[in-house]
Amino acid sequence: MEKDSFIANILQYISLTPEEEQYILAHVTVRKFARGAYINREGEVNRYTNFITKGSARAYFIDPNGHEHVVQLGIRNWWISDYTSFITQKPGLLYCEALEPTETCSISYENLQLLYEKVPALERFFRLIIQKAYASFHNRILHSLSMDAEERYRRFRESYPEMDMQLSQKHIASYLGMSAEFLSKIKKRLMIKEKNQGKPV
Amino acid sequence: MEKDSFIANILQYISLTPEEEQYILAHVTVRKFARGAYINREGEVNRYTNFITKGSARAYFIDPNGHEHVVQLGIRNWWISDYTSFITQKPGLLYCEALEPTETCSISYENLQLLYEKVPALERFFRLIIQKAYASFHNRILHSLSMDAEERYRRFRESYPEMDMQLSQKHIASYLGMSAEFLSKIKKRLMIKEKNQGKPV
DNA sequence: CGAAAATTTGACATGACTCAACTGGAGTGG
DNA sequence: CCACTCCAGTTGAGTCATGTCAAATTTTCG
Repeated sequence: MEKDSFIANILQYISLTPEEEQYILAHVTVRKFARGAYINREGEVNRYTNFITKGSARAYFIDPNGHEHVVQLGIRNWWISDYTSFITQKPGLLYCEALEPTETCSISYENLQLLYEKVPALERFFRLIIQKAYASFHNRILHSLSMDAEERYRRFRESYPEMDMQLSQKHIASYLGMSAEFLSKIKKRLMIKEKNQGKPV
Repeated sequence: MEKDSFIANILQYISLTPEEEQYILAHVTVRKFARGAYINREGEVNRYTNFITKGSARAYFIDPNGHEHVVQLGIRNWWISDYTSFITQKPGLLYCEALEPTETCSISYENLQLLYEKVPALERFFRLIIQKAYASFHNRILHSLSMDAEERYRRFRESYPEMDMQLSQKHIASYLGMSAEFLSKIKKRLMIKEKNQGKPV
């Protein structure tokens, strides 16, 4: 069921006894969201950290001019939350929204504290997860400083082909820091380039 | 001496017994760098994480076109290192360079593991430090998505007035993701605006 | 099926970059 | 103490990448 892929994901990083697996499963909540539903809102404390088992989601914020900016995208087997709000248990800056009918395996802040006590290996797991998130932000900064829009999209498509297929161009464009119209033009450009691949000059 | 501000910084986040303080001090190395010296280089494993007690430094990378991009700036009481390389103990992508005669209190990876065992409170300290770094990257992404160059600089100057004074405009511009020439024009614009502050229209 | 949302396309606007020339201090050596 | 060099910073001209807006078209999903 839904929780299988969740446990499988954890086992990629750490080992667990069957008892530990059971204990974890008992402290995980399966949550379901309709398309467009909020997983959490700006100004709220983010109570859960959410592992997506089905569907997709985005985390975004709204700037003072009212424009939305996508900070994070997630599909099956990705985590989504306003992590800063979750770890500090203070009101967050981000909205998280389900982009399709979506299911998550979610851990509440309180349960996570319990889990840390009973299954210390999870400390390591979540440290690794946050280190990955840190490295991913780091990369994103490097790329936004050094690559133009076309390179950023090409790299995104190569790194996350499933996301490129599953998510709407609009959200991908926002995530990559460009307008939806401009991404459309880039895709066209790339298709023409690829069609000419290998043809003689 | 140099180590005082280092311990003082830690004590802002956690409490330590005198014995713990001594143990920490015994596992910290004071390092000195000339202006322009490398604290660490791209391709090397970053062995130390460095707390600056005097001077200033920048972390930067060189993109495939040979352009430098500043990822992090530090003055007194800031940490500087290729943190991703340090925690993974794999070769890093960044150069760290002293911008003036600079002194650091540095902890080697091996010593940090020892310290974690003997002074468990340090686990908390470094978790807080990495969470701060994570939040700072997060903010930087939000800002690069939503603010133009002038707003980014204004915010930098308000948040870090000491850095704005101490570091050269060139490096600040690179950190903020704009050309040095453009930052020069922005500063001029801001000076004119501020001169007209409060004057009748 | 029909309304609403997403995407495409083109015309136009602009923020920011590049390049090159110039200015002005800070340090150095005679 | 002057002359010289060497960077950092300034300024302007020209250019380019990308954004904005609006209209046309396609896709999605209720």
